[in-house]
Amino acid sequence: MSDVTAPNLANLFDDLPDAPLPIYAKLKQAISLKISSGEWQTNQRIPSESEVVKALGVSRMTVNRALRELTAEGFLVRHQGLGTFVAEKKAHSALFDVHNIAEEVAARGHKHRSELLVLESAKATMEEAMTLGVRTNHGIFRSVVLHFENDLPIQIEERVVNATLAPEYDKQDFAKHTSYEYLMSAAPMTEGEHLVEAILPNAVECERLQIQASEPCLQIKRRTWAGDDIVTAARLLHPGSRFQLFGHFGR
Amino acid sequence: MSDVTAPNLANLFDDLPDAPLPIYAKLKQAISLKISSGEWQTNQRIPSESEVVKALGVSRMTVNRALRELTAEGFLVRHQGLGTFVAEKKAHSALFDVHNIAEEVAARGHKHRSELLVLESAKATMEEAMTLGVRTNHGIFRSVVLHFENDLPIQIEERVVNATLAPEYDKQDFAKHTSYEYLMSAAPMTEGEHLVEAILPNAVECERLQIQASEPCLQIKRRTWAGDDIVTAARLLHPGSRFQLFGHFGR
DNA sequence: ACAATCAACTTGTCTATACATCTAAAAAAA
DNA sequence: TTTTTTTAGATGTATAGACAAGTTGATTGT
Repeated sequence: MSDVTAPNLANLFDDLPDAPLPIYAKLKQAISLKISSGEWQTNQRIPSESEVVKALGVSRMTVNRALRELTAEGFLVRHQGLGTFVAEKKAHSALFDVHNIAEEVAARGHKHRSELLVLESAKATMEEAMTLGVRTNHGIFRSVVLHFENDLPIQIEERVVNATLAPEYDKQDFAKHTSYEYLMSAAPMTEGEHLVEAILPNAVECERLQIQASEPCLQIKRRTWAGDDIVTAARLLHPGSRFQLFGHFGR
Repeated sequence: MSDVTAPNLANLFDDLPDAPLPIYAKLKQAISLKISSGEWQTNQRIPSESEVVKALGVSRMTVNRALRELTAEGFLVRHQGLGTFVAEKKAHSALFDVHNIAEEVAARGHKHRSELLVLESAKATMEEAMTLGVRTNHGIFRSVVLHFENDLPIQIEERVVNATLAPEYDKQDFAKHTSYEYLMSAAPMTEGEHLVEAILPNAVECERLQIQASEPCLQIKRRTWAGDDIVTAARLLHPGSRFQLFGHFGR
């Protein structure tokens, strides 16, 4: 348990949309913002319930509810007698993590690197419009990125992006940030679906992934929405010998 | 919204382990039990907060907390002015559905059938104890079931079951019910983890699944808990050409 | 007969208070 | 110095009371 002094509370309710929310919800929102913005860092101690009570003039039970719910949602960790701390990391959910192949590789203590093979802006073809679920005259971006773990190919990422929602997609530096990171900031994705299959790779894929034609591959097709608008459709292909998909449910 | 009259509350705290739990936790446990046992059925209206207050002599805030948390966990649905109802179904998440291969096949309008290849009761080997996370001297069941979709093999299900939690496992009729269905009724599973891989089948698996040795297979290893106790560990193997894993997240 | 109003009941939120339990550090005792 | 005790502060739980807001059905008025 780290032991940094608690941050001050003067600006707790700043920069918040003034929607007509209950107090406990505003508190949750404000604290989430402090965490996601990095102002309150991992393992840092946050103000105690009574400090918030004194600073904001609300009831302790209200503060307690906000902190309790944020704890249940995995943003905070509380220890009786000690205080409330920013939790290690928002473990997204189930298979969501695989979006971020870079982070995953880094978490294993390995080196991640990627090569941008294709990046083009175009009108959607009929097939793309179908899988992307947009009107045909909408602009799209199409990209193919090859990801490496310790200089060994681990994923081919073919992606089609809705240009309306992510207009700066083609201006990204794909060596520095993954497409996932940009898309998350441009149009936070709230919903999605996967289709996971075991298939054999074709000739091009074999060469790109540096594998034999007989090696089974794990293919993940994924479509992701932000609200009602589809953001992106991706096809991720992994060598079976170098990749496992992990997920958990419940809790 | 269905409109059944609220059930009575005389026996709310019966059949409950008398662990030293907070009142709100006991309430949650009792209500969960009513639901999982089928006594309170889907869409049925459950007692209002004030009814519980009158019947059990606890504070409304305490009841409110229990009901609010059960709602957040997806067991209940609440409507202001109307009441509290048993939720549709613990829509577990993402890949949970694949547990029920029988239902999945039926949903496609196809015929499901299964063959019980192995069923034995034993002490857990060291390896099984490790993967199952139980003490070595615990009894286990081990089963292998082959599932068919329209008389074509679609899944090999190898399973190890904690005999303490599911004592009647070996007395089930595996032709009538899947192991999943029995386990769900014996020890409702609340948590689990998956490991998905693309692999090549061995000789025995090729024969059982009626596939070539070169055909990639989708392997799912899954462990499932009920509370803190592990219930079962399973390995599911599917021919890549006959099976896709579908899941969605968000909402 | 129809419409508007009201009453009763429900969940949703907020407050003030109280006591329990846990922790760490200060104070007291050895 | 070392050990023990106390104390202050933190979270955890429980209660009683109040008001807001949504829904339904009964009542009232036209």
